[in-house]
Amino acid sequence: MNLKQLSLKLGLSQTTVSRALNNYPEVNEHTRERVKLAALKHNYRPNTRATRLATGRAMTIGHILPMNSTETFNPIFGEFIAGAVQAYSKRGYELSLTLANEDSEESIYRELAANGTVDGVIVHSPRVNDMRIPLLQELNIPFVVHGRDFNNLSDYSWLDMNNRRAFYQATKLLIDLGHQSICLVNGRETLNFAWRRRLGYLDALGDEKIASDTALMHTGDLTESNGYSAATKALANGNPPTAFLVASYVVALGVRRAIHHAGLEMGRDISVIIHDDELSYFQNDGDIPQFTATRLSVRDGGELAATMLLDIIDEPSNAPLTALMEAPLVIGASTGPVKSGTA
Amino acid sequence: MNLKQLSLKLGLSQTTVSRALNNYPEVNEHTRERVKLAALKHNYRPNTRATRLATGRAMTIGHILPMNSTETFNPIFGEFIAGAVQAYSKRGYELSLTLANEDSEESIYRELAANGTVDGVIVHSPRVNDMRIPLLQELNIPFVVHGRDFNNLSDYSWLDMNNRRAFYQATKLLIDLGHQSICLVNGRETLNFAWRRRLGYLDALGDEKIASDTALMHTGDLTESNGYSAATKALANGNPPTAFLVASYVVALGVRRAIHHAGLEMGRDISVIIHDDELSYFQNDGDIPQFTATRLSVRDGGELAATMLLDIIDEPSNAPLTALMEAPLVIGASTGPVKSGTA
DNA sequence: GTGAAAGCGCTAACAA
DNA sequence: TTGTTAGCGCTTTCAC
Repeated sequence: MNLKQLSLKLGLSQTTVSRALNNYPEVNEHTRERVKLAALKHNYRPNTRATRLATGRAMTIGHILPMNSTETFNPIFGEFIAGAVQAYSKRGYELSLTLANEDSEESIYRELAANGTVDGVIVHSPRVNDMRIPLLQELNIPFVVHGRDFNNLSDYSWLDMNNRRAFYQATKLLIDLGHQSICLVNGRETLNFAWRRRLGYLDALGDEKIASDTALMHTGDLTESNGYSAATKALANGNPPTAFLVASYVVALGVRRAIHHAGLEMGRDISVIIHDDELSYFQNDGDIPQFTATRLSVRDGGELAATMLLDIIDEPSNAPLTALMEAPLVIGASTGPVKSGTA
Repeated sequence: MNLKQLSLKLGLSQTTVSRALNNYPEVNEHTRERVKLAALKHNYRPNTRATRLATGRAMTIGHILPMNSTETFNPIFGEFIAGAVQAYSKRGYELSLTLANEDSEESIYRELAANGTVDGVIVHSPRVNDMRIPLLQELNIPFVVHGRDFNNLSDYSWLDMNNRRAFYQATKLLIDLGHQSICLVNGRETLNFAWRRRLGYLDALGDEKIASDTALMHTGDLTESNGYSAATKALANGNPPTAFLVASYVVALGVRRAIHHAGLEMGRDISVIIHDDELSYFQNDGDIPQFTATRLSVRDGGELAATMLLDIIDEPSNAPLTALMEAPLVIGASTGPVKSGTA
């Protein structure tokens, strides 16, 4: 059943039926009732392809994931996208997913701009001096960046975790608990987020006039074995740490193994805080009460970023919009259930 | 630049230009050359919204992920979808992603069928007696199931890992190495894939006339702590295992911890095989040479399932199509680099 | 081998 | 408040 057939059945013009269904104010309320009832009864659904052509809007947001074919899918993307999809479906939008390596990236964006398959895009995993930002500005496609390019000083919309503050708070908490020697086990610091995390760690040490010690700062891929070797090295050091601040749950498993190996006991001899984007994925079963765990809610970020983008599309004058997400703290202890609080 | 403008510029009709660009045979080769050159020069891109309306095809495949809003995003979905997207973009299709809980599911599918936003769908995570299969059959939407509903005897298209065979092979390998007491640490066996894995394990034991021992079969959520407790329990048993067959890398980390705790050494006193859909995610850095690891390539599955679906859409008479993916074996040892082989 | 013209199913300016 | 009419930008018959 299409609009024409429905209007014929009702003895009204397509226009009136369309207006009634789309809640245009000028329609007689009685007519509107009648139309909506008939639409329901005949299970009428507007053809989205036609609507899109007629309105000139794709009602679709593009997510282009930077990824070469050998790389694995980062669950962070999944969480973020899950949040975004929720926002889209609430407003009648769809999400279109594309993969792009650095070579194909530019042509993909140009293609999107030219053929109008999307009304806007989310930029994932910004790099340093990311060319996508000026490109999208040039193409005049509405966009929101998930993360930031700190080298780009132009006005653009972004949403980011406050990684610096999160690690500042976590470090501060450990210092307040009496720790003076805190080992940071961080991700690759060539990536923006990891670098910001180290800054937060250093900020807190600086505030408390605690000298930083390069032997207590480790950086590397987020794997269990890296956690193990970093913690082993740190514990063998002349100035062994009394606490660890770890950037990922998987890494923390390695840290835990090293602590074990050294004959120490977590929670008694040594404190560990994990600060992890991905924590939610592993946290299902109260698996980590022995750790003090902090979770950066990526899904909420995705939902917010999507909402920002739709707002920009509806009201371009609103741009640029920015959002800095604070990390909620979830405190756990080895003796009891996980409790909630704020540092 | 649209078709009309381009054709005007060329002094040809829209029809001819369209035909030239779409490789219709009746066009003069010289004309075609001229048209294609001009299209390139003026950066002409057909408006997808218009093409879709005119052809009646959405050029889009829907992936509807069953997920309530509290659940976390399963990285398996990510890998699978990454593979699917590659297949789609090769054939000019897009992927549209939706989340659905069990309540909203039916209406979402009915909506898709009625408004024509997708040409087909992939069904993820089939449940026992999954209503989506008969529903899609009724709605006449082309679809491929990722997994199987063993309770549904109708003809439908699916792609699945051969979980039974994979675990059969892995168990067989351990038996060939001389193990007689093999502990299975499995996922929740109410899920189809885990249940099939146990069957494979039991098949192999049966083939070799080894009695199964319920004390050596553990089932539960795929977490580190479950791995730890399962392995601890197994090792404390009267008939302790000499080998573990573990259904996930994260679980295996817990198993490793338990082995350590028991004063044993992996690779010397005890063997461990991991059989994991998600292994690729953790495997980046050769993290697991001490394990013998097997990887089920989910991404390849996604690509194949997508290709199957597009083939069905192009040639409906081909359906139903089915594919059983075999798990390639990747063998590692504690002393050397990871090697490839087949059991 | 090329073109004219009629759609695809909707929205939106303009009239009434 | 409702209807008439003209698109949106493409594909596809049908005629030449």
